[in-house]
Amino acid sequence: MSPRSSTHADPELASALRIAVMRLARRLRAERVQTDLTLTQLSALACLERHGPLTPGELAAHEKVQPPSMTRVATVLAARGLVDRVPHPSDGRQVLLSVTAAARALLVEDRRRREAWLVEHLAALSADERAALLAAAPILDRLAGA
Amino acid sequence: MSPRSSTHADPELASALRIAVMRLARRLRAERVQTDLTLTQLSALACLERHGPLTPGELAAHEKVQPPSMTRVATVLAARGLVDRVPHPSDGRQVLLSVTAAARALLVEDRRRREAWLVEHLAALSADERAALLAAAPILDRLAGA
DNA sequence: TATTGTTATACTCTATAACTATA
DNA sequence: TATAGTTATAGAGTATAACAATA
Repeated sequence: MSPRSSTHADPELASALRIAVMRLARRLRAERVQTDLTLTQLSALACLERHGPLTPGELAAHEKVQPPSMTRVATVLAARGLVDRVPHPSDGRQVLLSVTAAARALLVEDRRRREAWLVEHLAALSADERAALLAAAPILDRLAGA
Repeated sequence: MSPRSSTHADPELASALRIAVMRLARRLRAERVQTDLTLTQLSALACLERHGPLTPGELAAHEKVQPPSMTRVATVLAARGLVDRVPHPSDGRQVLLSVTAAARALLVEDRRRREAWLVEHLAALSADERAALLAAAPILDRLAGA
């Protein structure tokens, strides 16, 4: 590589990286667990698990949907025993949503399936290639958090 | 790293990589061009551009939707001057859909915006970090194509 | 008769507006 | 009066079933 390639390569790196990341994400998304939950519902569950109990309003804000939409999602999830709704301890207007044990199991299974595909295909790479991905992963994650 | 890490690390690498790729993809997706086209419509256009002229049935199969759904998408895109519908040369039942120049310009702009964000944030990385991503990109792409 | 595409119709998801209950 | 949540209603998007045209 030429010395100036580090500045020079940025647009090309961006292009190559964007395409590769989007393609791989699409492939991984396709491996979702076979359940009749929608992506919206799965995403809401994952958000609740990640952040702990939230009010419907907070969850709607996290998931970038309007409160009435989240009401509907929460109703479905509650009916299937995947979320609990408990009254807020100090404010009678509010409700707290939290994931049930069944939901945790479902999320674990969802992740396991997606990773199973990836583990299988990582095994086909060389040790050097895996090392390259291992080095890249935290940088990708940092980019995503920016 | 220990000598056995290359086998040992696979589940952990898979987990770290999956999370990073999905997060970054979500972030990149959020940078979509401000147009009132839906993701379905944009995706159909991109598919047509990538593969060249296709019949509605072929396009529906590529995009994993049913033919009537694609009819609807194609109708909207045709009304906006983003796709052309021409009769199939040899089979009168079929139609060929293709992107117009306006659609190509729109897709170029869409990609440019997504890359703009990435270029900006890549510039904040060190040269070593960019080199690590440059090495990883083709491997990620190969994984996605598997 | 089989196939391609479209039209008819229904269901899901999400949104805005109106309503209820609590602060 | 302001706020949290829900209910009422409407607009996309996609699906299945039925139809029209061509092979």
